[in-house]
Order: sequence, then C-alpha cells, then structure tokens
Amino acid sequence: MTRAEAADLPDDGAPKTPDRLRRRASRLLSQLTARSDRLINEGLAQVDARKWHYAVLASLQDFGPGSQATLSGRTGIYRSDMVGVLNELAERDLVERAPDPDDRRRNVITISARGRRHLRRLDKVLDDLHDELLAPLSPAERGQFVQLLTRLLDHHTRTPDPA
Amino acid sequence: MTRAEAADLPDDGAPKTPDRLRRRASRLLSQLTARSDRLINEGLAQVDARKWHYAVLASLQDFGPGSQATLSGRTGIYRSDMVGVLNELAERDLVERAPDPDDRRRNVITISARGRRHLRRLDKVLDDLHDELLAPLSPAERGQFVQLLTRLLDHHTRTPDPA
DNA sequence: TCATTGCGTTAGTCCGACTAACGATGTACC
DNA sequence: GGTACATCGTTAGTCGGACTAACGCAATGA
Repeated sequence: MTRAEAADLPDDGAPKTPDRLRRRASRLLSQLTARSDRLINEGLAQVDARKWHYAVLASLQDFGPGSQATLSGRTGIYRSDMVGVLNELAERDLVERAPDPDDRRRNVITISARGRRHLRRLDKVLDDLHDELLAPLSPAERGQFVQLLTRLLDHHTRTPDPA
Repeated sequence: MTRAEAADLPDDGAPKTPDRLRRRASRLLSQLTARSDRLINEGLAQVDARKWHYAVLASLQDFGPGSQATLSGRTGIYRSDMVGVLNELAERDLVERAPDPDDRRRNVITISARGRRHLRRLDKVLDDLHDELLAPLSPAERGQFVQLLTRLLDHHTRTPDPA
C-alpha cells in the first residue's frame, strides 16, 4: 500500500464521504429515490407489472373510465408515455380501449374485471414493498415522513420556480 | 408544464389523483426528487457547475488528494462517469490531474486554489437552493426530514436486497 | 368556412444510474 | 522469474424516467 492510499483510506478500507455532502437533502433524496425506485420496480416486475400500471388502474377504479388525456392528468403520466402503458395494460386484458362515440378523437379507457383483481393484488404488493422501504421507521415516523414529503411536493407543485 | 403541474386541476370534471397513489412514499419521493434535481441543476448551471463538481471538490477539500478510484468511493460517482467530471473540472482549472509516480496506473487529483474558491461559492449557492427546496419546513422539521432520510438511506445502503 | 384547440400517437432528447470490457500496470504466489 | 490475478483509467453502451416537438385528425366556435 502506498503512502497516498494510507492517507485516503481508513483502516477498514471504507471510503469516507464529506459530511456537507452527506447531509444535503437533495443528495439524500436522489440516493434514496434511486434505491426506492429499484425496490419498487423489482417488486412489481415479479408480478409482471410496472408502477405506471398501478397508477392507471387505481385512477380508473377510483374515478371511473376516462380518455387517455384524462388519465394523463389524473396519474401524472405524460400522454406521450400513456400510449405504451395502455398498450401493455390492454395486452394483459386489464383495461379496454374503445373509441368514444361522442368524440371520435378520443378513446375511452375502462378497467376490466381482471384489471380490478390485478389492482387488488398490486395494492398488496405495494404495501409490502413500502413496508420494506420504510422498515427502519416507526408508524408515527412513517406518517411524519409522508407528511413532510407531501408538504414539500405541494409547495413546489403550486409554486413554479420564477426562473 | 411538468407532470405534477398538469395533474389535478380544479374542474367540475374533477381530474383528481387517487389518494392511494398520492400517499405512496415511493411516488412522493420520485416526484419530489425530480423537482429537487431540477432546482439544484438549474441553480448550479447559473454558476457553470454541476452537482458532481461539488461532490468532488468537497471530497478533495475535506480529505485531501486522491486517485480517481478513491474519489469515486468518496463521492459515489461511478468511475466511468468520473472521467468526464474531472475533465470538466480540469478545463476550469479547479483541479489538477497528475500521474502518480508511485503507481503509474493512477492519476492523483488535487484541488487548486481556484477550486477552493469555487467550492466556497458552491457551498453558498447550495445553501440558498436548499433553503428554497425546504422552504415550507421549519428549522426543526428540516432537521427531522434530513434525519429520516438519512436513516432510511443508511438502512438500504447497509442492507442489500436479498434478491 | 376557416382558424384554433384538443386528442392520440410517433419520434426523439436529456440525464442519471449502472454494466462490460479493454489496455496498461501493479501484486502475489509458486 | 514467470504467471495468474487484481486494479486503474477509460470508452462505450444499456436502461429507465422525465420531458419536448410535431404530426394527422377531429371538434369547436367565430
């Protein structure tokens, strides 16, 4: 081992990260989100689903059928990406896509019985995955965490940057 | 217009997002991180910097010179991406990259006086940006938030998925 | 009627996280 | 001393998510 290495590396070889870096909320968010996304994606993949599937199905279940644009608004998925998501859902017979007789530009998307069943399953899967995600936190802390995130997101959703 | 802005408009048609979707921690994390990343990136862009620059400079300042691999470990930047980051930093004369006489495979990266000055500026910029990011939270809540994030990240860092 | 707006769709950009593999070099073991 | 293996910097490329541009078409309203 060279002299330079001895200066850089602690005895166990674990690399040290500066505190000012480690404490930055933006960095914590990025890193945690990366882990969270992977956890959720892998979990959903095991039941042949993606998180967008859940968003669309839940939105259909809770607010009824709608056009692709409507779903886009309800779920936050861009309408450019919605196409692919609905293709996947239709392939699996979880939704039906039919032309709207009242407005021939639109498709009316409806959740199927199978879709409803699948949604119930996804809800369970996601509950478990979030249990894993939030494992180190007590129930009270989980509530706090969600609350803080919500407030921050709301703030930045309704307050666009003046740039 | 971004996703979150488009979602959820006050209409009588009520394009609303299902609660079970809105409350999921994973989703809140993703969305907030997207906003946070944009905020930080745009802010840093105004001083001709990227967040990786900060990570590398801070690591050099706090722990001294090191090889690219060392920096990779300290900052979390993949060594494949480190190349480009160091190119940018070297272009701006913020670091110096010199071959290590003791090990000709390595480069020794050193922060320059200019780099130190730049780092001080970045710290200030980031403080301001985080003030904006965490605006809706009280100081106590900010501490709480950082603490919760840290615990979660630590947990998932030291506990790899059993897959 | 004609311009405008909304719809679904295709294509493509940008970025961050991550993997694979290469040539050059260094280290360990027999 | 050779040889197998590990490490370093580097290039290239994958993957998914967020986001933009623009098309053809249908509906709307002045």
